[in-house]
Amino acid sequence: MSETIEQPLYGTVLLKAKQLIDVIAKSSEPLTLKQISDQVPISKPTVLKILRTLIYCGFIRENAARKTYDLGTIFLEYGQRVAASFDIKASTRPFLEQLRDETNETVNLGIVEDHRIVLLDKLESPRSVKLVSRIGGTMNMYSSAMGKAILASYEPQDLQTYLAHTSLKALTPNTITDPEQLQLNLKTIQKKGYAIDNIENQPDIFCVGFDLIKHHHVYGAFSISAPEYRVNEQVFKGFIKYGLQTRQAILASLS
Amino acid sequence: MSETIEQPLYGTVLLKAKQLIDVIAKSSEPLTLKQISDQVPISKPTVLKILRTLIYCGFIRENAARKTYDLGTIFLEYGQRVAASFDIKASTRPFLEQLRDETNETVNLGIVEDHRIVLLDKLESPRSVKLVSRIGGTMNMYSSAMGKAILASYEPQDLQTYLAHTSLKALTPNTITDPEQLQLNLKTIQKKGYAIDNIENQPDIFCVGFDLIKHHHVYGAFSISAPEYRVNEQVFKGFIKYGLQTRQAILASLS
DNA sequence: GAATAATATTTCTTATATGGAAATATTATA
DNA sequence: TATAATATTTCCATATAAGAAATATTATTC
Repeated sequence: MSETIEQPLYGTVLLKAKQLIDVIAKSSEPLTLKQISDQVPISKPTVLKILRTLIYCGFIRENAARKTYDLGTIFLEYGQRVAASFDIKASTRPFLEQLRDETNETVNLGIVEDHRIVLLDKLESPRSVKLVSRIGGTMNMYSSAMGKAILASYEPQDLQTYLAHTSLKALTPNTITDPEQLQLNLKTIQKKGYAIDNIENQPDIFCVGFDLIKHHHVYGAFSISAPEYRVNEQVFKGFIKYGLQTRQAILASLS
Repeated sequence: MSETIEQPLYGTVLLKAKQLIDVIAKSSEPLTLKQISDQVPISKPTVLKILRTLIYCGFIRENAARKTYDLGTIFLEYGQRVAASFDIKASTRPFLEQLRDETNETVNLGIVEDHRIVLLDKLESPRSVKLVSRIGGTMNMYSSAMGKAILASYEPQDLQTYLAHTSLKALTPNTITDPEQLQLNLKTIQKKGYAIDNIENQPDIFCVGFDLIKHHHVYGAFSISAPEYRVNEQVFKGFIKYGLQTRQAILASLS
């Protein structure tokens, strides 16, 4: 129950730099100096000076001809290293590929960071509709299948802490926003061994999630996701069957 | 021939932060405060303060229990955005997958940035030996098949500029380190339509590279790479045949 | 389990980097 | 060619940063 006291953060330039990087990252197009400085409470000269250093560092890529700025390839490079640092990705790959082939739907791998699910790997089926999910992107524990699968394993104490620090905001009409109801749902998940996201996290998408927990160590979770219209009783049963098999196989393979 | 005059860079904290990120990125293991501060000319308190801000920004991930620091998942997330921003990746994917299947070897896609090749995509064959290459990693123009394929298209003027600013360092015994010889090699590449890296860029690896240039616009290049022992006359001819076909197909598909 | 060593963290003060208004240069547009 | 819009540079009052030293917290040794 540690109250986080507001500490003044060091490194004003760093914080400003992060703002600039975020603005540029959020844009799908390269931006000009004006476009950037208009979106942040920083004067144009300062923005320019920071951008130059960011370019020098490789965080930002400059198109000198068009005078526009875009994210640098260092994110690509270091992103690969981050992915590689989670060896759960490498060790689950073959299992999840098989699951993808068995279900013909998209299979996701997530880890927990800061009480959120970070999408670490995604195996798309050839016929998959493009989902609104990106490797490295994050989602709520309470609204996603992977998150709920893991939440279900929390000690009552930890779950209370999580709930106390989290407001259950609705992402779709189906999102569970009542803590009581969520706890009931988690009980069911414990019993059944899998979690269902019944269009609770993003429109039209139905997921089944499975935790990857062994000896009280949370390795992460995986899920099968499909557009709701493709999931009927038959298909759903397949998800459960192959998902549980996969979970068992992965856990057995983890030292 | 613009001489770059040494400009003092703005943002000392930013430059220090980059050093810390690099130190952490270069390490395969999470590092402690001491391990980090020992590798940079910055005092421990300052390192700590910068790390905290980096953690706040998401660039660094802290393991509070072990008091260690590692790269943050923001690199994963933004790395995906960088990759997505190069639509050459999406538009060449199917062609390069086919090429991978035809040759049964690893196929690489690169772009040019700052007179270096940046590896943007890599399609590994099931039987591929793990190569020393990472998405986001860079290589020389002069020693790589993709780089030479592009260099061969340079105007004499631009080539001279490149050579004037680049020292041809040997990466293997086969690397071409003589500018005259390199220029001869580039002439051959122009004539044949493909570039060969005969173990010039990394030990044991043989590559054939093809430019992706249309209407004087350099989209990038792709290459087929294989351990040298697997490449005989027959196999090599296949690389050329399928590679040239793939190049033509990609260029035709590019608007 | 106490003593010691090693590392992490906080405090505080001077020197330094910073921010942005205003001036100027450079493009784009009419 | 004139005008508007954006990019870039200059400069200095002021906020920020750096690190020595003190302190706290771990880890290690006996």
